Amino acid sequence: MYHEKIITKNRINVKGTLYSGQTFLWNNSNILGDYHFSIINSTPIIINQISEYELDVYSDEKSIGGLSLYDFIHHYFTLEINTYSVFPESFSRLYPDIWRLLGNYLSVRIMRQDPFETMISFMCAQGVGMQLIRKQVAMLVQNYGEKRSVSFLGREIILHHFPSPERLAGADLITLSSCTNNNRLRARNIIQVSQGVVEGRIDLEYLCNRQLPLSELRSMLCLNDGIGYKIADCIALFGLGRFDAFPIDTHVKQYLGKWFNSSTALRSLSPRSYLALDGEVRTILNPDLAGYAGHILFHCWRKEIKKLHSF
DNA sequence: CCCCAGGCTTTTC
DNA sequence: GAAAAGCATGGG
Repeated sequence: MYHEKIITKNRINVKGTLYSGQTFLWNNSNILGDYHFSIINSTPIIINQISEYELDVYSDEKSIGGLSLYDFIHHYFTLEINTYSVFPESFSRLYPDIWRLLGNYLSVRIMRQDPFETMISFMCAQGVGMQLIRKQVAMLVQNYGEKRSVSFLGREIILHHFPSPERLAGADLITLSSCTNNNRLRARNIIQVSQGVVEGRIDLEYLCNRQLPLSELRSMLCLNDGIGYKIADCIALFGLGRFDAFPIDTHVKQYLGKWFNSSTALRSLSPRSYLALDGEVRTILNPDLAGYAGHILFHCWRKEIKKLHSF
């Protein structure tokens, strides 16, 4: 198996990243000792973090998506981004207490994940806890994803591709519901969206267009049942590389109120207050990287303040 | 039986 | 238009 050592000048916390509730792990990736197995861009990849600045990466393929394995991983984990510079220069001066807390979380990264996988995964994330989200995605993957075995260190590891749009588009509603917490409405929405992708009504490649204004991108995603502002922003941030997208959920709403003294955050979250908060955030954070910064704040809030240890 | 969990949709004012 | 209520499910 092909091996590449990735060295980065910026701190990286792959374990934190993998455990941080992203679809990389939701996608039923296996862990064997320190080795993380997953399928990225249809390619089985094994990652082992050996220091704050070093990753060991294994793959059968020397190149992925037209990039060398090294460049692909570098891009996938956004290693070109110095997470210190994600926050405005004035941030440490204006919010010294938060900045101190953030120290351990500046190595958490957003990954450039597959748009379809991100879309379906986050559609499973409304009104349920992290554990249930993971369970749903894992079941989708196991029941509808193509099986793939990898041999590594003398063992056979069974992985699954994320289900294709075609497979989910043709799924039976009741059967699929068993993967969506028995929520038939959610199952229906997932089937509809998958059909949209298959039929080209939802053009993920077009949505990747960087020129598309965020508001327009969000509107287009929200045309689909089961996708509102929050899920749309998650798809943009995690699946379309739009680091300006700032998803606001219950946790984000909480820290905006407590840490940044936003009175809007004390109101109940409605489409109206969502957009108001979105505007406020862009005066606090760098608008172009608001979502990236928000993701770091999110994990810091959950672990340091809420003391949540569930991923 | 209560509340909450990385919200969305429909009804009502 | 915008706020309020309804929705749907499992777990603590």
